[in-house]
Amino acid sequence: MNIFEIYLNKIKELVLSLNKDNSIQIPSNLSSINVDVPPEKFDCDISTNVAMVLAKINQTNPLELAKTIVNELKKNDKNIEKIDIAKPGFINIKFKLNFWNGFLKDILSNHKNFGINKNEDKKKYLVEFVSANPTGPLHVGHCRGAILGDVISNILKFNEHKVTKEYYVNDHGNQILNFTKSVYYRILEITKNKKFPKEDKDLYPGEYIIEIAKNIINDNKNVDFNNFDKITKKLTSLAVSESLKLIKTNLKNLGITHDNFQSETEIVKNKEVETVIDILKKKNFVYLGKIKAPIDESKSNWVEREQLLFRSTDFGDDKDRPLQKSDKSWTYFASDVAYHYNKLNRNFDLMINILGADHAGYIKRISASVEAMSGEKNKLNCKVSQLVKLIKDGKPFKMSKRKGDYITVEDLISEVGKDATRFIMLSRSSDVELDFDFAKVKEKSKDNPLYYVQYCYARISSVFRHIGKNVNDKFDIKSYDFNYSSDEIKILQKISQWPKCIEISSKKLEPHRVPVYLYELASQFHSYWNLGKDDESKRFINEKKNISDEKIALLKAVSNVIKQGMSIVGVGTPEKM
RNA sequence: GCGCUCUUAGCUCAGCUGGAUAGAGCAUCGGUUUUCUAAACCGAGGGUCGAAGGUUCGAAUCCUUCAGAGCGCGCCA
Repeated sequence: MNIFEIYLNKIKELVLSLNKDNSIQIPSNLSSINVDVPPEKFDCDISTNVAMVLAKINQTNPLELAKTIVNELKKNDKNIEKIDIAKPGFINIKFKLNFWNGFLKDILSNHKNFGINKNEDKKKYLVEFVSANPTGPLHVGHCRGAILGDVISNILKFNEHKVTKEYYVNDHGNQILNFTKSVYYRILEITKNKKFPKEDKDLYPGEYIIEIAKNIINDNKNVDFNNFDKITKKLTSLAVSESLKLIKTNLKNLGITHDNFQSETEIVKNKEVETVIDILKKKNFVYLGKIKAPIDESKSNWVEREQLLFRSTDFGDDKDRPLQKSDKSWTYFASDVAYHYNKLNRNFDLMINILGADHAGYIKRISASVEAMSGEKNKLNCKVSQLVKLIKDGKPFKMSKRKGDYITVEDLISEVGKDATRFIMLSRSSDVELDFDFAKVKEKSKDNPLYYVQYCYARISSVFRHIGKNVNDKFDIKSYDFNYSSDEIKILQKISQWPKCIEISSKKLEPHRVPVYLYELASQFHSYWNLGKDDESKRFINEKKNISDEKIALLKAVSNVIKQGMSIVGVGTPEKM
């Protein structure tokens, strides 16, 4: 039950009928009318800007127009206790107690559906995220995007969209070749006692390569690993699959599972790159040409050469992008275009890519390619997750692959835990850099938003424990005729905003709104809880060790939303802390 | 040089696709525990929303210019 949506529709209908009577003029588009959460200082539950939006076209003062609308609204709405017109022209509505009782009854009897935006068009989504090179375990840098993609998927699923979560495996190209070589040298090190060529900067020096090498040796006792050229293919596939094992374990420990792993090699092998380039050629989006060097001193050795280019400038990119390297092999971009063609052929309504900040410059060209292939502008939506600034011992921590001092997902999970990692990584808009302070994330106090929200749930659980029940038990509430105080109504107001939070998070693909909302709800609950210290009527369990239906309903409503929200975030709700 | 993102309280950030006197947390200062979990609560101080223009009844939010920070700009993916 989304009360904002209900009243928005009500007001739009009203405006349309007033227009039919020729009482007022309306614009062709009513989309700027909204029903919103009023600032706290006003004694009301919802507010609308309708009078201000319509004032101009009616050549009247918003306050005058508001009077007309208010009179009409009052006529046939039994829920309204009070309706005010506030200065520039807002209409503020306060509901009767009866309305809130009805609201509670509705959301408790349907608690699984509360928050879901049933009216949103149901779509088929593909969310591609993580897609880290399969050259080793995930590190902290991958975490934020991984969690972002996972929770965006959760929100979309919650809103009843179909979601496929996909990982694009870049198991093709030079980095993979270097990775395979590294594994090869480690194998020789183990079997032939040959020294690993540390001086070769292209190789991966990490310790985990040794583990991968050991596993490969153990599982392939009959294979002769002595000639690299002969076994490159075989070894690549073994090494990549070992890598993926590590990555999948990392993801699992973060609470993430993908539905599909799409291999780049498969796409190249199936000649999908050639196919897609042919298609683009026919549409005249591909040509042989030269691109200008970037103006940058470090690129002074630039050699201009003719290569196969994609006309991404037709779609607003700053330069056309190369599809082929000088050795005629495909660029990463070329196979990625093929991959997106592959995605398009699977008929998703919308494709979402989660990229790291360092790949933001890539968005224009890949979006361009999708537009060129599909003819649709908004088929692909790329979300960028900004950098995470790690802070250890109060100081910024810089990771360096060369030195090998980088923090893996495994380190992170074992030090701060999955839940804290997820909640904190998600608590800021993905557009801004995030400070991740190990000490703070580990802290078990109100300074840690995760525990603050979980504590709210634990407090509610403890009330139920005291009456010999469990927070998840079903309660049969006979009649919803409660006399809630204004403090309690405040909590109900916040709860009524939950579907709106989901709606916006889903529309804008901004999952950080969920933890922010949960924090606010928890905060209101904690305030209310503490009122019980001074005022016994505000306590859940009375002096006779009983609890009223009134309080049960309120507690159930709060705990349901917290639980739902936390499961979207992908963290637990312990009943005891 | 060009492109993308960011700039809100001392610090870290929210601010609902233009609305009301811009909100939290941390830090600082002061208070709350014989009572359902103090991992909590209450109160106080703290602001030229980077700067300047523009659009609008109305701008932190949209547009332009400028400044600062980060990321990126063919044979890495």
